Amino acid sequence: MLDLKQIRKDSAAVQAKLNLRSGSYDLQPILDLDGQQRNLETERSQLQARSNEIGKLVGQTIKGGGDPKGPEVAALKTEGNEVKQKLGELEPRERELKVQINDLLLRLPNLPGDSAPEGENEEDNVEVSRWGDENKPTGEKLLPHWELGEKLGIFNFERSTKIAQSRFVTLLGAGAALERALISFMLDRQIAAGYTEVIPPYLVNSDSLTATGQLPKFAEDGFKCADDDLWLTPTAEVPLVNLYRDEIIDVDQLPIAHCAHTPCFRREAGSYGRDTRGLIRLHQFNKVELVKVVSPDTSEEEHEKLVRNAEEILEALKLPYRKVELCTGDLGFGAAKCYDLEVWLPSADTYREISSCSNCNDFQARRGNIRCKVPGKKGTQFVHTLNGSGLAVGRTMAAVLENYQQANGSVKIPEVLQPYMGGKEVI
RNA sequence: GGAGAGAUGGCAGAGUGGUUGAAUGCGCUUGUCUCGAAAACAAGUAUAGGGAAACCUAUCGGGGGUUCGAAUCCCCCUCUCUCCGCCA
Repeated sequence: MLDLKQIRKDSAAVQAKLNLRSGSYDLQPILDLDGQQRNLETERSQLQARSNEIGKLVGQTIKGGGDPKGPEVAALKTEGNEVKQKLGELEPRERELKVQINDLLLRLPNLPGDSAPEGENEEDNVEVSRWGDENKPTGEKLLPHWELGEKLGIFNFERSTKIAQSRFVTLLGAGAALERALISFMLDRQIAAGYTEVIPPYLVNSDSLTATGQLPKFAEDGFKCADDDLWLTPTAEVPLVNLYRDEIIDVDQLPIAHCAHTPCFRREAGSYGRDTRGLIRLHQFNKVELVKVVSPDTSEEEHEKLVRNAEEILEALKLPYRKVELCTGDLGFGAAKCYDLEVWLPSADTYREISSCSNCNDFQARRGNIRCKVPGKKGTQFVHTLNGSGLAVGRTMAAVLENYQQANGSVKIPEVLQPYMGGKEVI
């Protein structure tokens, strides 16, 4: 959420920043409602002050031996009733305005950071670095991972539709083992890098989704439980950030770094026909997520470190990848700055996103009221939150299958994973 | 699912209609004392909104109501705990 004070004070600059994003956003309705609300608030609080005064006067009069039924008290009560009636008109109007303003604010995306490259869409993203070109497999007929997987019998899409529907997968045998190996490997690496592992609830409530930014704007992307205010989590970012919602954290507790494996559930509304085959776009997928809660003045360097932690997984797996910085038009809703890591998929002859590492600065902290306190300093300030995939497990599996395939149709298991698969070297 | 109890400041814990934003203790900050520390003593110590400021307003789990006036009374909701039932 953006700071209403900043919008009020510097609306032109805020508007200009918003205009760099895709989609159009107009601050004027917020400014109008805000002006109305503040006028009402001034009026209301003056009446309230008089009402409080009357209450005290009545109390004093009676305590001082005055007649509770006397004319003096009666006059005050009459005035009190008049004030109350006026308040009864103003209060609901002001409350309604506040709700409207808040709803509009919740639908505004974060401002792109100053360093984010300007651009309209993913084509304007800037490649920052590239790694592992020499590992790219060469050969005549490189198969896509879904063909490799079906041939090896390690996963099955068709039967999954019986259990659920399309865009679900069932992993079998070595496929299940490989998925589990990847999860354990990724977690072990991140734990070694200093992240504390978390196993959070996989169902999250709407307050949590509002704090991280999925609600109210992206409700159609989530799976909601019909009888409860609970949703299947779309990413572990939601429970991990919300661990600290409505809390004031001592600054010496920061930075907080968590990693978690969770399944993630997404409706993928609006993506019909895209990536319909394979492990790339499913309604349920595993992900190891990295989340940091940091002090505002360290968020940039912590962000760089977090991206490195994700990159190290790809490098350990010897998977070719590149790192791109998202342009302002491609930036996610809550992000001020974002790096995507894209892994090489030889069958498609292209790089595909496998990790997205965002610095949300105080955007989520404001929505979730997550603050820190610097000892000796008055007041509190909002923390910064960072998140990144470390990595998307299904897509990693796809990349491993495609990049480690051999001419005879088998797939080598990356060296670092072999200990996690009982020493097995080939599928 | 059934029955009961509870939710107050960073923490513990008073407070059942009237100058209570809230006693007291702990914690924290500052000062006195001390070579220094501890102890003792004194003062201070919530958050948010509005206002140039003085200051005003809101907040005792959330929402609504009664009243001139609500932490306190009434209604609804949420959450926590205990017992019973069911259950991995």
